[in-house]
Amino acid sequence: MKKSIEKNDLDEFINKCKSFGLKITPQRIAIYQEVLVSSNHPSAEAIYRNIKDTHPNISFDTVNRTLLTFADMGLIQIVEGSGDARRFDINTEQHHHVRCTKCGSITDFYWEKYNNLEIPEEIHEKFSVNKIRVVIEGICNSCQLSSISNE
Amino acid sequence: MKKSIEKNDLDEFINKCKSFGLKITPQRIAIYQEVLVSSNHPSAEAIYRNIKDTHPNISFDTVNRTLLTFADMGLIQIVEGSGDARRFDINTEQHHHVRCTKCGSITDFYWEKYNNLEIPEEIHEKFSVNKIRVVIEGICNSCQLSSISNE
DNA sequence: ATGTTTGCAAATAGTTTGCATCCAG
DNA sequence: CTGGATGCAAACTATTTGCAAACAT
Repeated sequence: MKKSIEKNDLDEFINKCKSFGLKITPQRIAIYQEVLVSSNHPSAEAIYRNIKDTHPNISFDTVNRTLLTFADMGLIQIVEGSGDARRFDINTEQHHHVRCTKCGSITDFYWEKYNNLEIPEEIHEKFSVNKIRVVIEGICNSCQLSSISNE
Repeated sequence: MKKSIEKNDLDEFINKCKSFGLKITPQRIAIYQEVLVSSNHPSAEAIYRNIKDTHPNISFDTVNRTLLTFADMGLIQIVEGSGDARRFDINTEQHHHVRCTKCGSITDFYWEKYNNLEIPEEIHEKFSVNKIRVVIEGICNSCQLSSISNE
């Protein structure tokens, strides 16, 4: 429950920006504050709409770019797969995904232990469940190598 | 390992089409065959490129629409979240997602049992893992209700 | 002062829709 | 024949890029 913004949050944010060499701008603070009070999984558009009330001059691009920056900083995350082109999954057997967050590749894997995961009663009450899958995200070896060689 | 197309596959496909009242067209067969030999998680664009060699007259739209139709039929699936606008995940605690495939809402949930899932050695060898999450897909209650009232 | 960030506009990419024509049943 | 399917084009939507002006440090 992180609905009240505390001074601590802001200090932490400022330090984090500094550690990444980023400037503290009013826009970034506004976006960060909006992020703190957001529930759900807002799109850049949604954040933009909410911020516009109090900061009428902010541009959508700034919001979008800033959110991307925050994701780089690890302050927030991008919901798996969203924002990419639609991909189809041909494999109809029970399987799981590892996704490289750098190159976007998705690899299937099989792992007995994930196949009969129990589903919380609470979920069954609120959803008619069709599918359950484990999604692992990381950086694949070849992306790892290429980022080393780029430095 | 489904790399060789067998007559069975095609018969099964034809029956499935019939059961959905869909016509068997050369395009649908070509797309289905391409799907069968696809590994990875192709985009409509990728399928289109591969098919174009043997079916130069096929249009991208047909490929895209047909893949969507196949997904409706349950023949293939859409990779979770792909094709949607980018969404941000504000919640940095370990949590999991239930997604309604109808309205696109994503709801966080917490479930102790999912929090320390073992990761296969094979994955650790090939990826530097950042995140693991369980994603459940289904239809939420309010979508369920609205689809009943629409009939 | 100076290099980053912002806001705007334009470019690009991905997806959807409308419609005339075509073809499977 | 006839209704569903296709191909094309245009409309939309989402995302990215380039750049001049503004601002934080």
